[in-house]
Amino acid sequence: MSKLRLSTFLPYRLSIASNAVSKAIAAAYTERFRLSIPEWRLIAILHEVEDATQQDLVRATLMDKVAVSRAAQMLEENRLVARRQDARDGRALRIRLSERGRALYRRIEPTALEYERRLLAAFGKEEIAQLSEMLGRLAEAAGRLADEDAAD
Amino acid sequence: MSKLRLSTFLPYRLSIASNAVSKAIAAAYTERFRLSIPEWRLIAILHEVEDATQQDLVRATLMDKVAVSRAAQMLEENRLVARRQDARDGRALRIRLSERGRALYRRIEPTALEYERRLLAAFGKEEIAQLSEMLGRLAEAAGRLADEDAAD
DNA sequence: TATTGTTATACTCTATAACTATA
DNA sequence: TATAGTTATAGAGTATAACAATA
Repeated sequence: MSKLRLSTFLPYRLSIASNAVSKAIAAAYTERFRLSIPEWRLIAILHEVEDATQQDLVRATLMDKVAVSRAAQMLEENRLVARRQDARDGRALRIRLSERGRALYRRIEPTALEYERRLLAAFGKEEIAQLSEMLGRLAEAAGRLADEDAAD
Repeated sequence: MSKLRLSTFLPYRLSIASNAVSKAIAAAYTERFRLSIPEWRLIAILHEVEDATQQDLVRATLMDKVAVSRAAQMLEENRLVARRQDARDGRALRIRLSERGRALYRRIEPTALEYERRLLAAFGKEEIAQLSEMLGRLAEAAGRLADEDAAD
C-alpha cells in the first residue's frame, strides 16, 4: 500500500500554485510594463528604501548578485534607475529610482494590488494572514533542509 | 502613503517559498537518483495508474506535451519505462514502469515522504490540510485570472 | 585576503511553431 | 481537419567560476 500520491504531495502542489501565479503575473508585467519579474522586484524595493547598493538588493530580494546586476543594467538602460559609486566604498554602486522610474512604479502599484486582490478574492482576511505566515515558515524549513543536506 | 511592500506581497512570498522547496527537492532527486523533477513526476504518476498515454500524463502532471515527451524519452533511455503503441490508436504511446522503474520508485518514495515530513515538521495536521487546500484554490484563481486577461 | 560588481558560460524550464503519422 | 507525439529553437531564470577594482 502506497502512501504517496503526486496530487497531494505538498512540494508538487506548491510548485503548481506558484507556477500558475507567476505565469499570470509575469504576463501582466511584461505585456503592460515591459518589465521582467527581477526588474519589477528591484523597482518595488527601491520605492521602499529610496537608495540601496546592489548588495542591499541581493539581501532584500533573495536574488543572487548576477541577477541583480543584470536587472539593474536593464533598468539603467531604460532610464528607470540611476547608478553612482558609493562615496565611502568605491566598489559599491548606489541605485535609486529616476523620476521616470517612480512614475512607472505609480502606474504598476495599483495593477499589482489589483492582481493580488483578484487572486485572493475567495480568501478571508484571516486565511490570507495564515497562508502568508505558512509560506514564510515553509521557505525557512526548506532553507534549513538544503543546508543540512549540503553538509553531507 | 504606499500600500505595497514586496516582502508581504503574496505572489512574491509564494515564489520565494516554492523556489526554496523546489531547490532543496531537485538537489535531492538529481544527486541521489539522477532524476529531474519532470521525470520524477512521470514515475510517480505511472506508479499510481500503472499504464498511461503521454496525453494522460500531460493532464495528470500539468506539464506540456513537449516536457512529457522529453522526460519520457529520458526514462526510456534509462530503461525505467517501456513505451509501445496503443492498440486502438496508432498515434498514442502507452507508457508503463519497467521492473527497474518500479524498483527505483520504491527507493524514492520513502525519501520523498521524509522530505515532506521534514518540510512540514513545524505544521499541525490541520494546518497542512488548510495549506494544501489553499494552494489548490490559489492555482485555480491564477488560472482563471490568466484566462480572463488572455481574452482582452 | 575579502568584497562589490561584471562577464562568460551553461543548464533547466518553458513556450512556440513546424513537422510526422495517424484518425 | 484534428490529434498524438517529436524536433528545433529561443527565451527566461539560475548557478558557477573567473575577473577587475577596491577595501
